[in-house]
Amino acid sequence: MAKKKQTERVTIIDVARVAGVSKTTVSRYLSGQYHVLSENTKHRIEKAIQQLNYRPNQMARGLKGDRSYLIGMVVADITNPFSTAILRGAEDVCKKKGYSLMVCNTDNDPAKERDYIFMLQSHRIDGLLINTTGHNNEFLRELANDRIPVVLVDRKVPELGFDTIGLDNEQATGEAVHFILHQGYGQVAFFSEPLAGVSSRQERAAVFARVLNQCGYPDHHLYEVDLQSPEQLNDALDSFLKRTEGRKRAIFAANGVVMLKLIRSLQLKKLSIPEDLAVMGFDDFEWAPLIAPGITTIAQPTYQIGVTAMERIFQRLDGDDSPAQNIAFAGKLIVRGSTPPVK
Amino acid sequence: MAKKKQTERVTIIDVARVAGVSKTTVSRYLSGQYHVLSENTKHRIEKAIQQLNYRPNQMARGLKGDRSYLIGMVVADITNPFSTAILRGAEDVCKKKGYSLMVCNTDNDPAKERDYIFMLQSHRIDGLLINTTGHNNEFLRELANDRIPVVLVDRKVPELGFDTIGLDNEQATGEAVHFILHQGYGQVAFFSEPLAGVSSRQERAAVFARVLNQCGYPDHHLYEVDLQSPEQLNDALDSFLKRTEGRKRAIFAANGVVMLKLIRSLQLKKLSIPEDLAVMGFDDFEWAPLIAPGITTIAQPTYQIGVTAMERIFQRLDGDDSPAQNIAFAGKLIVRGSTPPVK
DNA sequence: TTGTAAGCGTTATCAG
DNA sequence: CTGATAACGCTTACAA
Repeated sequence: MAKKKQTERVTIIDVARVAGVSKTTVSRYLSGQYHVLSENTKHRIEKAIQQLNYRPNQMARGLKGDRSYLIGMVVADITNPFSTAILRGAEDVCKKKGYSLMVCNTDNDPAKERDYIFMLQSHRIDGLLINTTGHNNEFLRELANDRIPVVLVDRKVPELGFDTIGLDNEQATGEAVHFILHQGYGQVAFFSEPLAGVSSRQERAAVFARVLNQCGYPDHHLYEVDLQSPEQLNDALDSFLKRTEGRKRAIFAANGVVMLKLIRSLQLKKLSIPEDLAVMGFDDFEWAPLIAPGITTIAQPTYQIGVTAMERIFQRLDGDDSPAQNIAFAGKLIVRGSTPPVK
Repeated sequence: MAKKKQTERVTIIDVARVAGVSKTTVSRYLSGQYHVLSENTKHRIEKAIQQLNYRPNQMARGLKGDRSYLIGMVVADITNPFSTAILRGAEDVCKKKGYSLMVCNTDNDPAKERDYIFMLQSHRIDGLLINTTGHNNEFLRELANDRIPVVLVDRKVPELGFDTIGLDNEQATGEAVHFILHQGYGQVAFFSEPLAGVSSRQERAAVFARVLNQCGYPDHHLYEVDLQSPEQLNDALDSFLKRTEGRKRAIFAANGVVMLKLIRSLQLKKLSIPEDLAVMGFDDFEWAPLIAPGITTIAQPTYQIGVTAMERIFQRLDGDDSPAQNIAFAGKLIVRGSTPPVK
């Protein structure tokens, strides 16, 4: 065997040579055009590929024009189980289609997000799933100009005209707030990360406020806390506790991460759930039933959201150019011991 | 402005035309060879790039030869917080270096793993971080032949001769087992997912057994459970409880996921921690302090593991060809209420 | 059923 | 300091 330089890769030409055909023929084989290949040729190519351990070069393939077989996925926080459940669904669909996922974690930082979008564009991704900060609309619009399908996950930006997938916040929040009021809590606080730019938080907060008003509870409390600085959550909690001293109160967390930090704070303050405070919130993470007395949550069909989002991408790639859809999944209220009826 | 077909992308030639220079010159600009460019030219190119909104095409760049600027990351379970914490560290390093991560989730399935490695090879990844099932060694070895750096995370496969990063299971497990024995538990069970092929589980189980023997506790119990079938964990638990009835017993979980499922089982059986059973295990996930009475854990420096693993990749890419390293980080025992001293 | 040749967007080698 | 030109590995007319 001829000696090869270590880095020298085997190409379609090598395969062609070994199989005794032209590279065009090999290319035909690779793209599955078996009907134009004689059995014999097909076999010889198969054998050559085996023997040489050939791997088609996607970069060359992609360069030629149409597809990179790469999908970008930009998430705000990869360590949030909400994100990974979606990622898992998205990835399963990608795999089935022969696509790979490029995953980017922005920490909600518009600058990082911008860098990543730039990178992804450089790699000529065929589609993008994004949990956007909402501050890079020009960049995103550019993708649209390049006819790259974009699906917004969890966070809408109506002006962009992209497909959007997430929870039905109207239904889910409404149900949850009605529930907690029905349990008899007169003082309910909504704890969320900063609302600015994040539609899901805004929607939840808005529905929260509206339902409270409609039901005749003017005393509600909305706290926006930045989880980067631990004191903020603590301060908000103190403030709420002070303002509602002696009354039946509950906290409604805008997502699972907020809820976890919140419960941690309560624990450090030696407050008990539900005696001192009822607690409920979005995201039914695995620990929810295990933290005494069991935390009431709103489950989101995260895996399904990921699957559906990615399917939308492929529909677009397959030529669907219908108007942008907004797909909202129902949330499911899961009642546990943290929100008992007030006696 | 000339009308462009929607999909027509702007290339280095467009930039060259607008800037009034050759594409070679633009290429020089792009690769930062400013010392060979006149200020004037540099400026004109800058402006053209701005104006056209040009993005260099990585596929073309990669095709030309050297680098794809893509790193593959293959994990056994993307929804395991252990994996995502590592991913986060790995990704931060990648971003700093201008690289992107292709993330693949294998569910511990060797066939999926094989598919993914194939895909990643097709995309000509420059490096690979992998949590391998241990059943695709031929494929992995091939990567090594292509001089692509591979770093094994959490799971070793000595015969492959790759760099390896993970926990110091000897130290961490030893410390933990000594601790639980010291607390006075005579009956300790080790619960793990199937050991076969996964070195970290094997090491932990081995140290567990050895230390128990050394300390004069012949009665130890090793349970391998497949978390896919929920009954297995339950059955194992029942068996352990029956065999140790009336004695002071503890369970040591081989990782955070096992521990969570285990605690869930205990809860459904109405067993209390630590009255009926002490519990401890690997992985200090965020819920550990919140599940009463606080779960004793062994924290792994996951973010750091991810960072270090990826740094190793880049060292290799930068030409380091020293023998394979095995980097083991110390675990930290975090004692909480789930493992009180036996009275 | 198969082959030839042009071209995808870069970079690198030469030559000015 | 700048510019032709030839690759890189593949697909796709167009021929045969």
